[in-house]
Amino acid sequence: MSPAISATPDALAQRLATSGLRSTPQREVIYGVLLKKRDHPTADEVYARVRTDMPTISLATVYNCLETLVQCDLVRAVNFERGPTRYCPNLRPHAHFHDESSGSTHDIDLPADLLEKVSAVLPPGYDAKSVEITFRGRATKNSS
Amino acid sequence: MSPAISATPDALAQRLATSGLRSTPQREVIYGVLLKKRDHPTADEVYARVRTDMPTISLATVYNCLETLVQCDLVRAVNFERGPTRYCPNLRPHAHFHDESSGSTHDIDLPADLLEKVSAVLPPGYDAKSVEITFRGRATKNSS
DNA sequence: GTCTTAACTTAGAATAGTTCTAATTATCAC
DNA sequence: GTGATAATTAGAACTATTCTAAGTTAAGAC
Repeated sequence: MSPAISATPDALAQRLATSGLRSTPQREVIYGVLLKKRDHPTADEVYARVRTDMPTISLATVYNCLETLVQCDLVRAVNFERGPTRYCPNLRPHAHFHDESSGSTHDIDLPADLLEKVSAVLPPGYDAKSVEITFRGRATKNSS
Repeated sequence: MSPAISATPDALAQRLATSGLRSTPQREVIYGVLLKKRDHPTADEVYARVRTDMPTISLATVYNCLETLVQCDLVRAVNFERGPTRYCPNLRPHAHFHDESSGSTHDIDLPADLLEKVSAVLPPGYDAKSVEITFRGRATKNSS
């Protein structure tokens, strides 16, 4: 789906470079924040976390950088139901489980063959670039 | 998943009644609009269509009624990527294909066993009430 | 090294989509 | 009909996001 690359801060500079973009302190800190706590934060939550390290950053920059990371395929933007977009640095194929009682979101790894089976339901003439699978329900125990 | 019921205007009164809600002209017209043109309209688009029949309806009522229909399981609210919520009166299990070139959304019927296979990837402790599958890509030919 | 140019960040204004509030109107049970 | 409850309405308020225009930083040409 996307080229193999390990989800580390180092990957950032490489990916940006291949897209003709610069690695800036803001982009690094924001990517670091996403890697550090993978709880699918909103842009506002990222903003709050980044400000502890970089108090002068602006919210507009957070939006800009998140968008850049999404463009570089280092981060996925996640939208289930109305409400703010959430950001996820997990590059492996995975689904999302949205726990309605806690409001939290969990990554569910997907075996490669499942995505093939799912895509097989598409009639001829439909060419899918990506598939998203979202569960909604309750998780008994666990966290994230 | 939801009780068998045919997606006709008649179903509306029954469903509302069993939820202790009233069937009003506004709710009927809005549901009719959704059934008539199943192109996953936004609340604004529903508002525009409803106004040709009922020029005095307010946008707030459109939002209220759509929410009511969603609560009654007569309509699904669909959210892929930031942007307005779209509404879909298709009650059969189906996925959505979002055509990036035209911006349109197509229903893809799902065989019952596929949803089982997909749900089977959930680890113990995860109890899913619903699954949503969204494709993104290009549809060559077709419309809707 | 300095100049030029383009990329990036910033603050605040603007916009889009949705929800809230308070007042009015319609409907139902009696 | 009367009272209680539900639904609708207009407009204000709110949230999430994007836009704008100015300022800053970095990279490459010379």
